[in-house]
Amino acid sequence: MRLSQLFTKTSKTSPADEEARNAILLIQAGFIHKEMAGVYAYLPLGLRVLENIKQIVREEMDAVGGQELMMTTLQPRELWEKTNRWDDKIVDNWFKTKLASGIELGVGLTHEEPIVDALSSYISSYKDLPVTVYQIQNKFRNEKRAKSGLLRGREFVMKDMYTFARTQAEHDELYEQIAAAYSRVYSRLGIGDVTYRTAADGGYFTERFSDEYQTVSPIGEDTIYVDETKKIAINQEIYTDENLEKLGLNKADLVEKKSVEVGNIFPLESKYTDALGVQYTDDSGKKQSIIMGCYGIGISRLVGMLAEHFADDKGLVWPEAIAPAKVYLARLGIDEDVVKAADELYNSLQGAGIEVLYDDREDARPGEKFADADLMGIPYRVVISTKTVAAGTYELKHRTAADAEHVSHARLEEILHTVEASA
RNA sequence: CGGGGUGUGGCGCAGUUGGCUAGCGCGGUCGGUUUGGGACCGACAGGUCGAAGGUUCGAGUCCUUUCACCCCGACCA
Repeated sequence: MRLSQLFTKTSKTSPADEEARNAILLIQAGFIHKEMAGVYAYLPLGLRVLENIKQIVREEMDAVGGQELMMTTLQPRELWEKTNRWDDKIVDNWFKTKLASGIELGVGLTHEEPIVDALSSYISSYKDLPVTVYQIQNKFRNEKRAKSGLLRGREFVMKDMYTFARTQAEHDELYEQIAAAYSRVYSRLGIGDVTYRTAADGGYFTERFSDEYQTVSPIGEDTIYVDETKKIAINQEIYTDENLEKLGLNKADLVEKKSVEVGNIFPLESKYTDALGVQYTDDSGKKQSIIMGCYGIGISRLVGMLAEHFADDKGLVWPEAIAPAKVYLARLGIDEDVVKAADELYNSLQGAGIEVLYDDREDARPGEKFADADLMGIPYRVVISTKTVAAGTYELKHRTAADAEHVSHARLEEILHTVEASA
């Protein structure tokens, strides 16, 4: 992508209507556009980050047998009345709308009901189970107060997965496989070391605990108690002696931390399947309840979380796995030799499948290009100038390195290919 | 939903106890000089001062209502 043609521009000043660092950085760097409170558009660079995160999540969900599908945003009222979740007194953050006929509809805030309803058409025998399905879709929640940039929006992108099992044991096995997949997701996103599987309230659904994935962060709204050797935690909401004992945690080993919830998984038992009358027939011809689980990851919240987590005083610092491009190619000057060398490198890297942001702007001075490279947080910066052309080398600098190094073309491609492979 | 704060060119801001043609920086356009960490000079363009109503000879400034955004709290299946 050539910066001279990029839809967005960076800004030297931070937006006046944002306080949250994730939103400030992403807006200044031109990754997102604020439409209204809690509602943000993804611009070309931001969309790449979003898609990179989605892709990692997809790969891990597919690896545990998940089948991707996409449910609808518009929801029929009757379906939600069957589980008693339509009434605003029960669920107060619905967005509701109407058909031209006046019939009320809901705008999807979660999808347990519709997914169960849809699967009722395809599941009838024990031979049809277990199944695991997921989607990545926008969710709409009428929050009384949107805040913290991308961390708490009214429209946001979420991956939600649902499992349906024949027995509790079968469910538990799926649940643990998916829990392991979640850990892999956070590791690949670069926050594995600060993200803890955290016991939380199963709440509305069951007597069991649910599991949250909490990333330790100063901007966190949640408080958790972490056992750093066991790598697990317990949410403050359920921090009681009784629960500590159930979880095999010792108070003396726990450290209090602020954290951001970046995922959660719930055992739902047969609450929804029974309520919607979806059962299966076992091998002796008897009707049996279907055990359900649901598993969420806030994709857009992760964009904000990661932006804020990986940043310094110069701007964003994306991990290679999710950066909008691997390389920021800064061309200094418009000398014929320089343009030629830069164009060649751009084409060659692109051809090798390495994503490059090519700063080919003729009206931007070097300092501006370096500042933008830093602000956008692109992992590697390559500079081509009259100096590098004369020396027959390229100047390469990692976003987090203090100094640049001068490398040959072969060495450059070698390093950048390694980057690509690890991503 | 309670409390606090802020709305002035695309962006960030200033604007005194009401006073005459509403300023500054960035960005933009044109011309010129520059060119390795956000350059400089000159010229130009760009505003119903969030909106509605009111007070006044006169309102960005005072009053009422309202909307939006931010923060704290409540809420967060």
